[in-house]
Amino acid sequence: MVNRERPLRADAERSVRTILEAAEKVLAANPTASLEQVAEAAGVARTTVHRRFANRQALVDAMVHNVFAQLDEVIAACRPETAPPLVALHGVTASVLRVKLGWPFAMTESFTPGARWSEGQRALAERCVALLRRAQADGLVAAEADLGWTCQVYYALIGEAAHHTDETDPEVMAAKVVDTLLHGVGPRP
Amino acid sequence: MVNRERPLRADAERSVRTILEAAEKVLAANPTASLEQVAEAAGVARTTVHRRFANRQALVDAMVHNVFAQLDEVIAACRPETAPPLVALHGVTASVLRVKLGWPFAMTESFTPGARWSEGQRALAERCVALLRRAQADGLVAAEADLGWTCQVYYALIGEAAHHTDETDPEVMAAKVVDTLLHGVGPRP
DNA sequence: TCTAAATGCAACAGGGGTGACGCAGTTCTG
DNA sequence: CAGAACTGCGTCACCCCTGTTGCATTTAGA
Repeated sequence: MVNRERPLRADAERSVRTILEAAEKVLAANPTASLEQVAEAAGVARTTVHRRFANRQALVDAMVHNVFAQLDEVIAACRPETAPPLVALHGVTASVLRVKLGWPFAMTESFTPGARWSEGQRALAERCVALLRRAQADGLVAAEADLGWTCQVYYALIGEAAHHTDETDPEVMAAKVVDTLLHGVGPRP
Repeated sequence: MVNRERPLRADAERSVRTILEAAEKVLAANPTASLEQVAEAAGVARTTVHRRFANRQALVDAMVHNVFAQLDEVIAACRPETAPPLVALHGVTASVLRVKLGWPFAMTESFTPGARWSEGQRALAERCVALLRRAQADGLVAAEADLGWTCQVYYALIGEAAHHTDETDPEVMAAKVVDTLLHGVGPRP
């Protein structure tokens, strides 16, 4: 199946969107759920899923592609190369958190190691490090800090914030993440 | 299968250990690997795996139980209730990292949400918070810090450190984790 | 040494997911 | 409106994993 040469009809395009969103819901709850469960959640026949996505991997690929596209867009909107580093850091964090809250499975999948997404991961990591380097130049990050480690910690904090059930407002979560990233949990001088 | 009433013979006990270690290797690389792959990695017939573990869940249960037992032991050895908080924090972190490096799959499994391991998770979290509270009393952690969030961040940092390929020495990794937890990546006063 | 336990091997039944097919009915779109 | 595209439904074959059984052989341990 899958023929991407001819543009899809409007209703077919709608089906694709519906399936992607249903897959996110179902796979977030159970990553090994069958495509039949996905189809059921989408209110669609199983065969339709197979018509639109050659196999399970193709479906996941589409979800990941979708997430990367969203991240690309919302991050760009924060002007991470020109805005003041601290402002950009807060903005990017809140935006990424919003994406993560809406697409937890696809987001997790996007960042699992493996050669499949390495290009997308690398591109994102580069933008992240670039922003951190600007923050470093501004004195927000210690000059001797390892930006690779810093980036890892940043990702991890975003992941934890998304699992923090106490808070639902992305802005507040972002503030906590950035604060913890920069100052840790120790006493303030 | 599975008969835990009668004590196992020495060679059977050895088989169990071999299977557990093989399962760790195989499942760490591919969490959905078949029991046949596990058996092959253990140099054992598939039926032997089924003889020792009633089903896949029982095998994972044994791995998780093993990890919790190890954690309990190595943490207790650090005297987290009596040793100076900073010393205990370093010791516990290094010890837990050692366990995590040896049993990455079982460790991840032990901390995945779900009612199955909640008691073990809760018990561990309590010990963690207790240690953090002592650190708080010593002024290592800010008085206004949210210990729940702090504990989450601590877990996440340990997880990231274990994935940090640059470093292999648990002591050095622990130092980095504790330092980042307490002070973040910002400049030092 | 002798018995009970453990293992390997082959084979079996069962279940579930996957992918494909044709066909009839519906929906878009030029 | 007419043809093309899309969907639902039933059905099919296939494959892989799971769990179990019986039997011959090896091994541990009293």
